[in-house]
Amino acid sequence: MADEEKPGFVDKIRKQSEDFPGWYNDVVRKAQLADYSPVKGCMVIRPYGYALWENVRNALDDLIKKTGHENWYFPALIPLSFLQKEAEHVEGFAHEFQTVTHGGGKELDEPLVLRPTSETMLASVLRDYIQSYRDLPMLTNQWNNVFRWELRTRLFLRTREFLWQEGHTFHETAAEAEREVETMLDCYREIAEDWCAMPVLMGRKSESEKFAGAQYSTSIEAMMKDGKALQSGTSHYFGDNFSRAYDLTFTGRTNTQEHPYSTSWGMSTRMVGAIVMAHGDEAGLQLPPQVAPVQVIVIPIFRSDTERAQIESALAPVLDALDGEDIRVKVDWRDLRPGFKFNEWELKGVPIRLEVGPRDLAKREVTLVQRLDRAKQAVAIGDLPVVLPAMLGRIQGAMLAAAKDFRDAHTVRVDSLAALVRFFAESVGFVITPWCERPEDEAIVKRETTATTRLIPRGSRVPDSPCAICGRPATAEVVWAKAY
RNA sequence: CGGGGCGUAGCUCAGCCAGGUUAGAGUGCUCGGUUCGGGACCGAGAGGUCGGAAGUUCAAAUCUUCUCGCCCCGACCA
Repeated sequence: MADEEKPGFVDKIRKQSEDFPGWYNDVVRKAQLADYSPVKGCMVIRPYGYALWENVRNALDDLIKKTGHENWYFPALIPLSFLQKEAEHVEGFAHEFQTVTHGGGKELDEPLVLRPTSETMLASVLRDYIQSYRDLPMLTNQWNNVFRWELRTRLFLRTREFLWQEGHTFHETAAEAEREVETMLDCYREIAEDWCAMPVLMGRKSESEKFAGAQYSTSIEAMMKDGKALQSGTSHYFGDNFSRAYDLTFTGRTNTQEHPYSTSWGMSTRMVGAIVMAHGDEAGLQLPPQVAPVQVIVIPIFRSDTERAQIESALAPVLDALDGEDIRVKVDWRDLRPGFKFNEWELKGVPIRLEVGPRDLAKREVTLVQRLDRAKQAVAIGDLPVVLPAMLGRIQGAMLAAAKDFRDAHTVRVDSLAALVRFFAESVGFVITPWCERPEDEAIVKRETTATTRLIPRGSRVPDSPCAICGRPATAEVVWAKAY
C-alpha cells in the first residue's frame, strides 16, 4: 500500500493518477494558491500562492537587472490604433482584445484596449527616447498585468488576466538583438531549473507556433507529470518588424537613419501552475526549497503550558540562527492536533517538517521529516543551522533530478508518422523526430494526435534521415508533445 | 464557440426519475468539556432566495421552457 493510501494521510484531493485536471484544481484551491473570482476567467491569487510567485519573481527580477536591464512601467490601456500598425501582430491578437469604450459616461473618440502585451506601446513611445546609436542598446523590462480574452481558462495556466514581466530591448544590430534573445532564454532556463527544479528544453518555435509579429520565437518547455508540455517562458526576435511598423529610427554611426532591432521576452504566473504540475503528488503540492514560501514548518507538540514554554525556549535560539541562514521557517502554534497540521503542510508542499515535542526535547533533539519521501531523522538541536541548509540543498537537487528522470523516461525518438501516432495513442510525453519544417506536417500530426511541435532544440543538428512525417529531406530535429 | 457533465449550507454531496409535513448528511464554523507524536471524541449551536426568470399545478429542489455560471474534452492561446 502506498503511503498516500494509508488511512490518515492527505485524502481530500482527487487522485493525480486518475484525474489529473481534477487533482490540479483541488491542489491549487486547497493549498490556497488561488481561487476563482467573481469575474469570469480571472482568479484571486491568495497569499500563499502570491508568496510563491514573489519568490520566482524576485529571482527573475534579480537576473534581469544583473543582465543590465532596467524596470519601468507603461499604461495598461493602449489606443486601438497603436495595436493596428503591425499587420501580423494585430492578426494574432485582435480576437483577444478587451476594450474600454466609455469614460466619464461618454463614448471615447478612440477605444482603449487593455494591453494583451506592450510591444506597440513601447515602440510608439520610444520614438522620443531613441535618437542616436548612442541611445542603444535600450534594455528594459516591466512587471505588469496583461489581458487576453481566452475561451477556456484554467487557474494559473490560462486566465483572462495574468501577471508577468515583459522585457523589451532595442539594438543597433541584428546580431546583438539575437544575442539578447539567447541571453534572456538562458535566464528563463536558470529560473526554471535552478529555482523551480524544473528541467526545460530550449529552442526555436516553428513558424506556426511563433509570436505574432516576431521573425522567430524561442521558448523553454517543461514536462508536466501528465506528460504534457508547458511553455514556461518565451523570448522573441523581431528584427526590425516593429521599428519599421512604428517608424522608429535612430541616427547611425555613419549619419544614416536606421531602424533598431528589437526583442521581447516574458515569463508569467503560469510558472506557479508549472511548479504544481511538475512536482505535485497524491499528497498535494511539493515545492522546491528555493521558491517555497515556507521551507521549514515547525510543528510543536505539547499538552500543557509548561511543555509549550519548554519548546518555546528551546526553539528561540534555533530560530534566530536559522534566520541568520536566511531560511524561511514558520512555527505552527495553532491549537490543532499535530496530525492535522502534518497533513495540511504536506498538502501545501513545505519541503521539511520539524517536529519537536517532549520526547525530542528530552534528548535535545528534533525530528525532521522530508516532504519528498517522508524520511524521518532525529537531529540534535544545535546542529540544525548546519543540517537544514544542507538538507534543503539536497532536496532541491533531488527534485530537479526526479523531474529530469521523469522527462527522460517519457521522451522517445521515432522516425515515422505511424510511430508518432502510435506513441500518442497509447502514451504521453515528448517525441523527437526529424522534420522538414513544413506547417502542413504539423497540421497532419495535430489532426491525428492533437500534439504540436514544441520547439527545435537549440544546438540540435540537421538529421541525416528524412522528415518523419512526409519523407522529404529533414532540415531540423523537432520535439512534439501535447501542450497546455 | 462545438461536445459532455454539473449548479441544493463555507466545502463535498444525497434528495429530483415516480411533485406533497418545517429540505438532509458528512465536513467546516461557534461555544463547553475530554483529548493531543499522522486529518480526535462527546454535547450544544449558528448557517439555505435549492444558480436566476417564467410557466404547468391545489402544491415545484423535483416537471417544462428560457437564461446565467462552473468543470472536463476540443478549437484558440503564456
